Amino acid sequence: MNRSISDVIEQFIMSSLDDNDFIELSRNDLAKFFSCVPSQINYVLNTRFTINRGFVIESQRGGSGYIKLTRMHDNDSNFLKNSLAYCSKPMTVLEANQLLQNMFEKKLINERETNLLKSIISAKALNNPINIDNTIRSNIMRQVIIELSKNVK
Amino acid sequence: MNRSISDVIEQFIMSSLDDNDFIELSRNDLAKFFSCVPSQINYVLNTRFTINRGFVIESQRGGSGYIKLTRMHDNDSNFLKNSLAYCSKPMTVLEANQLLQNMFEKKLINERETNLLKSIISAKALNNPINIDNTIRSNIMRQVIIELSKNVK
DNA sequence: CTTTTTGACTTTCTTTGACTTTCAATGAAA
DNA sequence: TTTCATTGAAAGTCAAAGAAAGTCAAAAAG
Repeated sequence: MNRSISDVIEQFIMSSLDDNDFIELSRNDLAKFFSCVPSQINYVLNTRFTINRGFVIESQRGGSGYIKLTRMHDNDSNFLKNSLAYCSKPMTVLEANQLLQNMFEKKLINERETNLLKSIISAKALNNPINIDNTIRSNIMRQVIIELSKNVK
Repeated sequence: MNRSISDVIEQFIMSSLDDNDFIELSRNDLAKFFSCVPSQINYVLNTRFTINRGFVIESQRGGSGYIKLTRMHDNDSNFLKNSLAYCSKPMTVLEANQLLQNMFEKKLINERETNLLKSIISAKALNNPINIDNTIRSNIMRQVIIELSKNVK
């Protein structure tokens, strides 16, 4: 049931994602195609293709800019979605380490990556003049999850 | 992905550097070849082949002028040592990105890791309520380098 | 009241071109 | 033969124009 133009655009984008794990959109072309203002595309993207629904958006402005939309796959998408929620509050080193360990066991990251990330989110690393606090830590973890989501297939 | 003419030119130059440690370009010829204005070559050089990414540009004007582009490489531990020093002050997103790009080109990190780390140190990531400031950023980068150093002899 | 639509304004990146600087080669003058 | 000014062929600079995408809030619709 397509009530609004936003719904129609959502449908269109959704079906473009049927065949591919990601697509590249031109905001202006899309807007022209649907006879709407460009910012309507942002609206659709922001309200329908959210990270919580398993989508990741990347874009570039300027000449030959683009919007790249990636869909996460289900198993991992769920896990990542939950992890993302888990990262919505400040996290201790311990919590973050456990989450990373979890990711490792689910083979979302390999050993080297696990070490790298643990090292990053560890507060008390050698000689570091400034600690990473729990808020920043969950911030970083969220970022990691979002990035990993792009690769999940 | 080659979206703009700048990207195409970057690609072209990059692959010319695959076999050689340096190349000599003719700005005008290149521009003619890609049907663009000569200063576009400068643009590509200035935005993509920066010192931070490990390139050195020398040139000569006038009759029989040229542009010589050299890719630096010192050994990995040296590079990491210098990078560590480079990370002693607060870093902008741009600086950190360039350093990561450099690490990638030196094969110290792979593409996936590069993206992961870029994503972590990027301030403006989607929905992030809190920015990572330049001090934290250099802190993180230092940590990354320290971790990588463990794998390098 | 909530969701959608619209548009003015902003930011970012790329492309273009007019103008400037530098250098090697040339050739005339000493 | 040496010197030096001229000239044309590069490359450099910088700012304006162009081409996207992003933001935000007001207006409209439901």
